[in-house]
Amino acid sequence: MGDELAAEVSELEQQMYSMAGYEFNASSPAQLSEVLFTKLQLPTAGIKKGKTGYSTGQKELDKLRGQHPIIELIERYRELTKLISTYIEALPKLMAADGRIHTTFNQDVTSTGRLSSTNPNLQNIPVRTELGRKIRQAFVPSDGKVFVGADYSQFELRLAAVLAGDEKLIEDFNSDVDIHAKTAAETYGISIDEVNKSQRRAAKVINFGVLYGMSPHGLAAATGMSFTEAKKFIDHYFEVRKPIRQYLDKILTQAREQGFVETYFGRRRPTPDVKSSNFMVRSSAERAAMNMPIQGTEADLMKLAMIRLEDKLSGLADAILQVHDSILVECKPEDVQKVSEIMKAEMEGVCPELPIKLKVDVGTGVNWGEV
DNA sequence: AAAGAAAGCGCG
DNA sequence: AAAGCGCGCTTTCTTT
Repeated sequence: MGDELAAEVSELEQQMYSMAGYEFNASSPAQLSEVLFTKLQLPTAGIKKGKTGYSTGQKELDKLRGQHPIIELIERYRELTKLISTYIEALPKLMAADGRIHTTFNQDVTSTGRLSSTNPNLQNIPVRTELGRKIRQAFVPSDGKVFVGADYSQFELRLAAVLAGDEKLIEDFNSDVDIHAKTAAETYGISIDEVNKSQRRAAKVINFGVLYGMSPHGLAAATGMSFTEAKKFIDHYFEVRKPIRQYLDKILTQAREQGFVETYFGRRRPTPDVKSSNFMVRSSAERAAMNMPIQGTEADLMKLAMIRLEDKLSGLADAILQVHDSILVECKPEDVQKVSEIMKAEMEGVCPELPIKLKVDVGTGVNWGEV
């Protein structure tokens, strides 16, 4: 893969150089910015400026697509070089004496209670693009074993529904409806089968973003709506999901009055900056405070599930990875059914007192991409 | 030469 | 003026 992709990178470089009229380092944001906005004179209206100049990040390239053919080349170049340097070249070097790659899970790094993974980070192995999934396919179990992966479906949103006590939202989850479509339908005031793709996409962005204080500006940037449309959409959303609004307000009050927020199980994160006189610092602290109970409760539940599984799967399967809402193990092919059932049962039943049904999807494969 | 900032982007 | 949260790694470029 590395050789094939390197060849394509070379071709892309040559094409970019000829469009620019000179050779430059396309991996240098400074040089690339010079090419786009000075040499090629692309419009800078609406392009974000950083400390050093105009940004060339993906969000800005989106705004320039169609303006010049070089944009698509840059995007492809970025995708390829990212995958080559971070994964294809790096991972084989980290193979240990036993022929495998071992990450280190840190338990005291994150502010929400999640694990983090370093050296290498195995919690950010590609999966979202076709090419990315090919890298994931390179991860295989030991000889004769297969992978079984189990992940919580809509984990974050389900916990938000619980913590906010949003009965309607809980009911939707318990009856297995397409939650993004349902949110779109209610927000636009239409029926669920009238929801089109772009409406569903907007609702999905909102479902994840607005929970943590995404602004009309942010929603507009993420969806292509106008600022006014985005503002209206958010207002409607909180009309429909009143308990969510009240819950977020309650968390902010708690952060200000008690100086901390906490998970469902009572694990705390201090929130001193919600009293900052600096708007940016304060706003950022408020968003973090709104997020922590949800993300932190997810983390707590995952750890509980991992502890239970360690026992239940003992002698039957070996733990491989945890990626925030998913667990990957390996086992003998003949044990797949049993292992799958145990994982699903333990994870879904990790905390029966929760007033919501947790849903876990289980998959199997001879490589990680297949799971 | 080493350390650090900035930009960018992979994942949940 | 700036406007989802949580991470870690690579490259470039500057500072020490």
